[in-house]
Amino acid sequence: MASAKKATSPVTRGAAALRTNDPARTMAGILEIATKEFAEKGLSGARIDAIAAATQTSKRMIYYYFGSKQGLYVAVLEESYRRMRAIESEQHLQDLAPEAALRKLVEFTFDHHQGNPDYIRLVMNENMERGVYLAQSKTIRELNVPAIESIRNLYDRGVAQGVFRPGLDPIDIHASISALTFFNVSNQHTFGLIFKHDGQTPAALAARRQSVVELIVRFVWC
Amino acid sequence: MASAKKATSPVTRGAAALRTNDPARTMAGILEIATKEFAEKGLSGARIDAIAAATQTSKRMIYYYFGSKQGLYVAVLEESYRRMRAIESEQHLQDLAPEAALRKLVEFTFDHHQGNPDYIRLVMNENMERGVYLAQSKTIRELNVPAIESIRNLYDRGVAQGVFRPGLDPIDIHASISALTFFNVSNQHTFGLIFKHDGQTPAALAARRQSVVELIVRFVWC
DNA sequence: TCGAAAATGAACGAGTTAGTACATTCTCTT
DNA sequence: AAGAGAATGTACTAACTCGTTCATTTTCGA
Repeated sequence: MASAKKATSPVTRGAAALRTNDPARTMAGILEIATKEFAEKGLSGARIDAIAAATQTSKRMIYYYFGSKQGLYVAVLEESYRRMRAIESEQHLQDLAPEAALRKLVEFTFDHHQGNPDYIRLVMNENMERGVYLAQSKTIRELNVPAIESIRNLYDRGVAQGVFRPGLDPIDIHASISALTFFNVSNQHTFGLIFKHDGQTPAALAARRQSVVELIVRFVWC
Repeated sequence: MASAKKATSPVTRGAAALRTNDPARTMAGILEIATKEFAEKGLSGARIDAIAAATQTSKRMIYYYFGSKQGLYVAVLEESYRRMRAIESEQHLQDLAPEAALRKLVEFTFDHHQGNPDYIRLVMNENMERGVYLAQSKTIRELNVPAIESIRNLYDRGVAQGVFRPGLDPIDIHASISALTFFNVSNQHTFGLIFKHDGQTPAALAARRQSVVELIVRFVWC
């Protein structure tokens, strides 16, 4: 049956263009679509067939590269965390005074969570799964989030300068920042419904952001 | 085939005992098992067959009383929220000084969330579903959580006494309390994994609880 | 007591879903 | 240019899962 053979013009390696076989591109495409699907429906709600249909490639390729639904899910998780870590470390808080640095960190975290609902939903889902898939990831151990070091640095400076009270734990502070910023995205639906209050309007968001910053700053003040 | 007819001794209505047909008991049993299943697996992960198997009754009854998987899920949600509301309103904060009342409210919320992971997981899942099922519930509109009124009451008293700063929004304060106490349960797995820090030990919980109370109290202080 | 309506039991079916078997094409090294 | 291995396409299946159909039993008012 192999009669008509298409002769694809060979191109240079760097800028992949017309080749049919392009593993990197195929994998990246799958991951992008899969991220959306898993963020939208969760692990059990997501459908491999739906992902395959939305991709330029086929279901066969998903299993070829990722082995199983869970394997794909873990890859999506890893990629999401990796991306977040990359962005987190791009801040320059050491140039600011302690309180200004803390405010900037909280505002950044608030805005970042607000702007990445897919990431939030993946984390929500992974907590529904009790973290067993995140635990499976090898690359997750290297990922001892740099945010903690940022906090430790600015907090220690604040204590040294006498503007922050001593004895606090950077991880505890980070937990508070995460909780306040995460919840605002993760629980927006039930919260808004019960209190008949749309917290996602620009005005409401600005007010909430202000409150969260105040919460944290007042907590560390002397 | 109707040959052997069992004659069940008729009993009084009040204390249902030996009757085979017992709708209330059947429904309650289904709801109890379903709550566990939905909290454990979420809406899409839950299996009607699994619920039926764990119940004393059959799948047929689930559809007889609740119509569909979604119908059962909504009933579970409603029952969970109802129970929570009932417990919430059992506090007596008006007898305490404003700050003491606020501390007690936060501690109570922290402990309550900590002690009811199933409720937390149901809410997490419902947020993954973007709140569409909670919105379907008729009884949910009556449920404008009493916690808000408690906060408004103690906050107004605090402002009047000059110990709390004015201009704050009770719903905003409630959001902060919820965020801090909810997150500690909902995100315990991913958080613990990334920071290699088991936040669920008694010591860690006590410290975290203390921090959350301080966060809120310092926020409202003058 | 008797009949209608409520409650329950057993088995099944249609559609879905993760994963695979088999065959083919492409790429790159030598 | 030629072969080996990587990459891809097609079609299929076994198991699962929600929901239903049909038949039976129980309850309770008249």
